[in-house]
Formats: sequence, structure tokens, C-alpha cells
Amino acid sequence: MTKINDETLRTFVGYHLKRSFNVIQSDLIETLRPFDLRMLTYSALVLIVDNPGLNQSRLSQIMDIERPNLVVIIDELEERELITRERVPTDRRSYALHPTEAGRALYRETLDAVTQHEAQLLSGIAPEQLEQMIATLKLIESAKKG
Amino acid sequence: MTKINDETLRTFVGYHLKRSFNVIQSDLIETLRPFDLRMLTYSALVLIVDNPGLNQSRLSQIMDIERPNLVVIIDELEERELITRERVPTDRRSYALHPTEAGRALYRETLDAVTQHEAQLLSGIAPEQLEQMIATLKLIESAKKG
DNA sequence: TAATATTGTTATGCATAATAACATAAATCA
DNA sequence: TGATTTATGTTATTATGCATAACAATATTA
Repeated sequence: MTKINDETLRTFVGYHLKRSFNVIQSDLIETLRPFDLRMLTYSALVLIVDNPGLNQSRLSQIMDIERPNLVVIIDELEERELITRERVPTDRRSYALHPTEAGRALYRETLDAVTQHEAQLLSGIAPEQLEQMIATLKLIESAKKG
Repeated sequence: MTKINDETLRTFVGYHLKRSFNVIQSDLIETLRPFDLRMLTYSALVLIVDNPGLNQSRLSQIMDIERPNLVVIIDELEERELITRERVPTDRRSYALHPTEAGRALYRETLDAVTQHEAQLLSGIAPEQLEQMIATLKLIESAKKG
């Protein structure tokens, strides 16, 4: 079993980011599976609980996805009665998104589960080292064009 | 324009990873567009040039994708005459993947372009800081289960 | 008032990723 | 040796993530 050489790809920061993100993503998907949530529906739920009343346009911006792609996500959360779409009197184009009590309950449950699973996955890494990495990741994030 | 609160998601390493990877990915997609390459076809080309003779099974392992998903990628590279599939006398089930001269030429061109674009994107960040981050990313990568 | 912009939506397509099922061939084992 | 199991590449199918065009309803601006 000859070892494959990926040194060329290893010269790219993006390659390391992708591979490590895959590890965390796999873990997260498994963690969310019992709650029947996907990454994006989970993110949306958290943001709606933490920012009750925001509209889909703002939500799609912070989630870095296109508005059309958010529609089905909101549809699903609304169908499951985790959130509500409420007409805004002052702007009848948009909906204010609010969590239901069930939505807030699921938020609490999943937050615990996700937090614990990630802590477990990363338990071998020093917290200060992770903090330092996050600082660098924020710099990369702010390098975005447009 | 009220600022949206994503502090809860910010407690997750995965959230930072995803957002920063998105920035790099966008840049990479644009960089590869003139060469008519996608991330996966590019990765595959690089790995085949650097590991001539490897088979699809090994390649899918290192690329962390399922074998069926690799087939179309290899099909495309072969169709464009960037690589060849060659029967292995000692194991007639598998193909040895080899780059063509055109494949090696494209490899060189794209390597330059990708390297320069990533360097430009990350030019505001100290190289030692990036190195430190990569060390942490490798730790996360090796935390993989299974 | 007329032109322009915003919000949410539908439809569509491409890219990424996972699974089941299969033919061919190799390896194992009994 | 022959029978069973395993490995390789493939097809088909599905789910997910993500981008664009086009549109109706509404709001804003000129």
C-alpha cells in the first residue's frame, strides 16, 4: 500500500480547511440526525431564535446563501412548526421570522448536543490553540471580496 | 440595519471553518474558471500528476469521496485527454491513471495561478500565523473517526 | 406620477456527496 | 482445487448545497 503524495495540495491553505471541515461536518451531521435537522436548517433555527423578528433577506445575508435557497429551509422549519412567518405591517413584502415554543425547545436540546459533540471531537486540542486558530479564520473570513 | 447576532454559532469551531472556507472556495472557483476546471477535477489532476499510476480506488480514498463520484471526474479528465486510464496487467480489475503531456502542462499553469491567487487573498496574514493554523487544522483532520 | 429597488417566490441547473446494485476479477479458505 | 469472499470500476438514483433568471407584490426614489 504505497502512500499517496498530496504535498502539492498541502501547500494550499484551502486544502487543509476543506479536509478539517469535512471531519467536523461529518460529526455534526451525525449529531443532528436524531433531531432530523440538516446543517442549514439548524443554522437557520439558531439564528431565528437569537434574532427573533428578522426577515428572510437579512437571514440569507448572514447565512451567506442566496435568498431562493433559504425559502425551502424556512418552509421546512415552518412546516414543522418550529418557526412562524408573520406579516410585517410596516412592510408588507417581508415576513418577520419568529421561533415557536417548540422551536426554542429544540434549540436548547440541539445546542447542548452540538456543543458536547464538538467538544468531544476536539478534546485533544488545547483551547488556546483553537482560539488562536479562530482568530486566523476570522482574518480569512474578512478577506472576502465584494 | 440592525446587526444580526450570530454569537451562538460563533461558539462552534465548525462555523468559523465553514465561513472562512467559503471565502477561499469562492476565490478558487474563480481562479479555476478560465481553465474550465472544478475543485474536484483540479484536485484529481494534481494527485494524478504527483502520483502517476495510482488507481481510482486509492484516489477516491485520498480525495475523501466515494468511488462512484470519482468515475465522472476521471471520465471528464480522460475525455479532455488530460489523463489516461491504462489496464494493469497484474490486476485486470483496476486502471492505472497517468497524466498526458497536456495534463502536465495544465497542471503547471494552474498550479501557478492557484498559488498566486491564494497568496494574494491571504496576503494580509502573517505566514507564521497561517502555519500555526495549519498545524491545528491537521490535528482536527486526524480527529476523524472511522 | 413614473421609474427603480426590494422581498419573497418559482423554476432551473450545476456541483458535491451518499447508497444500492452489479459485472469482472482477484484473493482467501476449506 | 473449487467455493466463497473481497476488491475494482461502473450505473443508477437520491439528497444536498449553491447560483442565476424571472416574476408578482410592495416600497422607495426621482
